[in-house]
Amino acid sequence: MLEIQQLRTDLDTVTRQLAKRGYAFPTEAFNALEAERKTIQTQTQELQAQRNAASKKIGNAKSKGEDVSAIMAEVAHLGDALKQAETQLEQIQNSLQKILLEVPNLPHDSVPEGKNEEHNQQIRRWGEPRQFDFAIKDHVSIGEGLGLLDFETAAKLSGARFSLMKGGLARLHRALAQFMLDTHTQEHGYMEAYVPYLVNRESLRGTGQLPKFEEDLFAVNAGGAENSTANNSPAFHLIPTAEVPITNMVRDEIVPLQSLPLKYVAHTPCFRSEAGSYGRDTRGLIRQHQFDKVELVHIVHPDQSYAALEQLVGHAEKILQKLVLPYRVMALCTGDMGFSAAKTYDIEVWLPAQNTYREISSCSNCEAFQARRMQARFRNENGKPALLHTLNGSGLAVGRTLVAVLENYQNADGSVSIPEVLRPYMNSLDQLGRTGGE
RNA sequence: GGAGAGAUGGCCGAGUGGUCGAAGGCGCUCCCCUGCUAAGGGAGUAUAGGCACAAAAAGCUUAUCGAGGGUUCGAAUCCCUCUCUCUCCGCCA
Repeated sequence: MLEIQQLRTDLDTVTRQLAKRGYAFPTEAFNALEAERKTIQTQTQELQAQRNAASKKIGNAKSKGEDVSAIMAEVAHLGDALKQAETQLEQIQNSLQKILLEVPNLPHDSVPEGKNEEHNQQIRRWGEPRQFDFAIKDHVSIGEGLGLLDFETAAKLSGARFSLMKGGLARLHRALAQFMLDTHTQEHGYMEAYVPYLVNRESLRGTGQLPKFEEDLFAVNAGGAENSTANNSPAFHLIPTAEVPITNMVRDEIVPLQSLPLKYVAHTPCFRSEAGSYGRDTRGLIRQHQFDKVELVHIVHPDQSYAALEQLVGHAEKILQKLVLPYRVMALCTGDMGFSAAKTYDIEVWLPAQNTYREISSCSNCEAFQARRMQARFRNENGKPALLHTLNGSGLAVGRTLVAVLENYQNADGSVSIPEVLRPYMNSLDQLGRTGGE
């Protein structure tokens, strides 16, 4: 959410910034509502002030035992006018709020301007794609060839965009998550968190998924209940990312200055409806309704958030370096960034079978955008509450990392070597072969 | 699932219809005093808005005592609904 004061005082800059992302701010509607708001609010508050003053007089007079009927008569007519004004004001405020909640964050000045992913900027590259001297397979063929990856059964159990892993592959998946968690907690100073996978609407509004992106989420009700709440909304939503529960830990909190920065890491499944992505990445593990991710979140002092973003990306990159997987870091352009982000780096890992780099992590500084929605604050140097900055990034998407390992570490005989750093998590196994690795 | 108790500022806690944005304490900030330390004295100390202003300060004003609704000229206080916490019983991975 943007600051409403900024919209009132500097709407031109805001609309120009938003236009860079391809977002057309509804200027006329906003200005009209604002003008109305101003009138009605002043009027409402005047009426309230009158009522309060009269009520005070009545109280005073009564305590002295004086007659109050004269003052009572004075106030009698206020009731209806006041109620009407209050109702009207509330409607206007709601409309304004609705507009505000759907406006994306302003891009940071350093963000390259552009329409779509073609205008993203490469920041750096690490590692060299391996040269294969045999015909390579994609991760689906590799996994199915080993008898450890089974989309057909997954489809029977649940449907499209679900997967079933078995044996050494399931273990490799688990090993990746463990390895990531251990690296971040032991080497990068993160506090590990175990968080709810079902969250309420307030949390989703806090991080920006609601109200605009409801169709991307899965909703759940308690057993047997069609709708668990009176206003027709589901009891819970499944988290689309651990960013939601972790970041919302500080919702409605005032964090002491000395406890900043907060750095959390959590390994969770993520659930996404993938509405609007029909036909994209239908093959394999790349785009699933359910996937695991190790998520990194920083809650920081506003002065520190851009330094924190660089750190965060570095922490995610470290995982790929340890796994010796080639990647590149991209600065997303204005048109390709997510709703809440002021600046985003994507990390893209090399996938030999696709002969290209594919997103495996997205690291964003949301500045105060989420904090303002959440009322997440800290007590600043002057002892005053001020909004925090929030950042999040994948460190990394586990399923996609598994894809990268399978494809980059495949051997001519269909087996897959286990990256060095994962072997301690694999009972010292050094490759997945036809035996299933167990 | 059943029965009961509760939710007040950074924290503890008083407050059952009027001068309560809220006593008192703790904490914190500033000042004074004492040779140091300890103790003591004084002052201050919620948040988000609106108006006005070039802007800041000051000012005027509104809202907020778990959330939402209601009663009333007036609600922390009375009524209703919900959420959460705690205790006891039952069930349960």
